[in-house]
Amino acid sequence: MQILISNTSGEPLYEQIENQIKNAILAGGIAQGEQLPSIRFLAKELRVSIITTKRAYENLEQQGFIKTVQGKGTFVSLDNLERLREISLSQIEEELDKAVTRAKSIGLPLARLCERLSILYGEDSEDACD
Amino acid sequence: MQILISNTSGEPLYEQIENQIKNAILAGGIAQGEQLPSIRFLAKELRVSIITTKRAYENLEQQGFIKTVQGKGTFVSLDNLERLREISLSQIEEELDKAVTRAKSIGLPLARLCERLSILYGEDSEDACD
DNA sequence: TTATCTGTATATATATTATATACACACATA
DNA sequence: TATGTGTGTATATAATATATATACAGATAA
Repeated sequence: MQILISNTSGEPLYEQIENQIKNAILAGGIAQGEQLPSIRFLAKELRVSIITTKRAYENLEQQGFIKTVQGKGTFVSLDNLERLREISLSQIEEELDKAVTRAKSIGLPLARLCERLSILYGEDSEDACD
Repeated sequence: MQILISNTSGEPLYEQIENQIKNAILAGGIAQGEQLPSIRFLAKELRVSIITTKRAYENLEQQGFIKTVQGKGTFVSLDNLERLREISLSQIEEELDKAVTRAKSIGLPLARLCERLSILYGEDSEDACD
């Protein structure tokens, strides 16, 4: 699993870590029961404090993505995959809504917005909105 | 101009104010040269500190949306409307990108994403992505 | 002048983000 | 059993971001 963090993004470090791991899990990149890198290892790799990686893991645990066992490690736990999908869906909705509000404010038509969306989604599906 | 702020949104108060005014200006709701509500008036109306409204206005001035004159007030200043549009466009791009990343992680196809986008944009244009 | 608009500056409180460091549990293996 | 080394945990602290109260200063009209 590869995680990239930016100190200039405005998004807190723990949140960047949290989101990338969440996405990796939901995308199936890490399977049920599989062990995640230890907070220490990850902290060293990302040149970040242990507390920061711990916070990311804590949040992921609260949301039901992982389970941590003291002395052993942290493990993927997809007890309720459908609920986790719902969480992602509502976050997607929020992000789209922000974009829509801004688009309307500058008079950007829906067609143009869909165009950008398609391009971002990937070259192989550019015409899915036409 | 109507501004709505939420204390639970996570987005800072000054940023909420900033974005809503920015959108109103770009949408043409406030014209070039027109006076904005004073930081005092706005602060009272929103039940927020003067410093908070001032900060929103400061940021808007830095971005070239308004000009403030001590003792007189703050005024819409659209010196470079095209540049301001560019700023909005790149922010839209960022927001769409976040949504796309998340959508891909849960295997949500582009068509579904466009569907949500259309609904959010408004009932009257639901089929613009089909 | 003075009343009353306007924005400005200073000092301060609170919450969020990030850190260092010392602690405790699990487990292999000498 | 002892101990080395891997795990996560807890406490105290620093740095930054957010929001505030209050005193100050310019503009303008009565």
